[in-house]
Amino acid sequence: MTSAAPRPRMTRQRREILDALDLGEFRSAQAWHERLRSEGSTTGLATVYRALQSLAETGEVDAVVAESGETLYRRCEAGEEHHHHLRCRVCGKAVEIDVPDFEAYAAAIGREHGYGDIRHTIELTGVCPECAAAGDA
Amino acid sequence: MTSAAPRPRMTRQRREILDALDLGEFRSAQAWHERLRSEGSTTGLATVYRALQSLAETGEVDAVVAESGETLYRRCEAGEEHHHHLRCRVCGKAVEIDVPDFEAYAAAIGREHGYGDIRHTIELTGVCPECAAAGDA
DNA sequence: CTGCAATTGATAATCATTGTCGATAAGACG
DNA sequence: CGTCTTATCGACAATGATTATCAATTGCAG
Repeated sequence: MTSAAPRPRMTRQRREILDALDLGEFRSAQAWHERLRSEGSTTGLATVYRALQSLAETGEVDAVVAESGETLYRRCEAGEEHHHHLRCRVCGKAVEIDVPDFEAYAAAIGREHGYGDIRHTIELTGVCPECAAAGDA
Repeated sequence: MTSAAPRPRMTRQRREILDALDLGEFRSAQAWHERLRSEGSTTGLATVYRALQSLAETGEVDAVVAESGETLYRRCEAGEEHHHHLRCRVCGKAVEIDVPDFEAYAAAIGREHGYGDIRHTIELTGVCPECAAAGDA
């Protein structure tokens, strides 16, 4: 109805952000910003927030809300549309997992209660082998 | 190991909060505070936050982080220890659901990747029948 | 009943995120 | 290629949720 999505301009900042995102880790907007800065970029914090948000909306990046309330972003493979992660609570490293049939299962549960337009979030966190060995847990 | 949990004092404020919590809805700390105030309580906002936090730690209330980043609290049945909800994105009403074997499943996925101390969050949201009918979606 | 530490409440402080606004530059057009 | 329109930028103020501070209270052990 109100569409006509105006694709974003490819600015230097946007390119830098997309580029940094290549290392597929979960980081907060602020953390990505710091990383850019530490590499010489002059991109502003607000810009990083704006870019990550718009990327999250179009599904180009994953966004998860951590327990602390901050939002973590991570690049997401091109084709994939919905998947889940097992993230280390200590170092942040994440591996993609796949939860077979959960989509269908969730929809079924929803129907059962009369709820529609079901959306789901599955967040698995643990302590990765390295961190467990380091005893940081 | 560092236990010796000093049980909290039963103050008027704490009692009021526990009491308000009886209507088993998900609300933010601020929302619970408003409700208390609207019923004549003089309990302060900080106190509500403190009480809800400590209750969440002991597992007496459920705490979920909404997409907006705010934390929502809800009373949790005495004996139950871990369960999930299907919450309406429009009116907030939630029903408890049960996801059979997910605990074990999660632990297995963790083991498979070498991750330990697995913790999981499943958040299902949808639009309840009433809200769907009202067309607020 | 007494006394002290846990708890409270008003308020300031923090933190992540969003809004503001003049300056800048992407990209359409000629 | 030069211009013009306007999306985007960046520095900073503003917001909103949550946490810390600290003097005043008040459970509750003795």
